[in-house]
Amino acid sequence: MDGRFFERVYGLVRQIPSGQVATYGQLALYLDYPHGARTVGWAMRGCPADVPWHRVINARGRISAHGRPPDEVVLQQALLEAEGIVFGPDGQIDLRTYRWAGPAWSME
DNA sequence: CGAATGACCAAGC
DNA sequence: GGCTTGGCCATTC
Repeated sequence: MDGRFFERVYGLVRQIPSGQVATYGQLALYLDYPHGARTVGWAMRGCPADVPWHRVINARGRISAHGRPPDEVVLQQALLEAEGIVFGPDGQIDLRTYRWAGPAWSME
């Protein structure tokens, strides 16, 4: 795959520090794609082993379990919990607290 | 080039 | 509060 954007997405995801998470739409914005959230999510479909894909969640602070084996979803949650992220009763994360601020050039 | 897909997002019911 | 619809973008067939 010669996915150019994919690699950019992967590179950005790799920059996500431990204990923090980012949404697809957020990553898309950082990549200069305000509406390319789907493309980001699609890029994750190839989830390379060197990419902390578990730190990427949807805008609702929940793990994306769209037609995927529950094992992967459970694993993702376990990895996030291992990084200090606490899930709510509905398996939801408090984005206000764990939301990645983005790269250095991106400020709030 | 046209149609289909995909781990999304926001709005509507 | 959960399901459905439309839209957006890039990649693949």
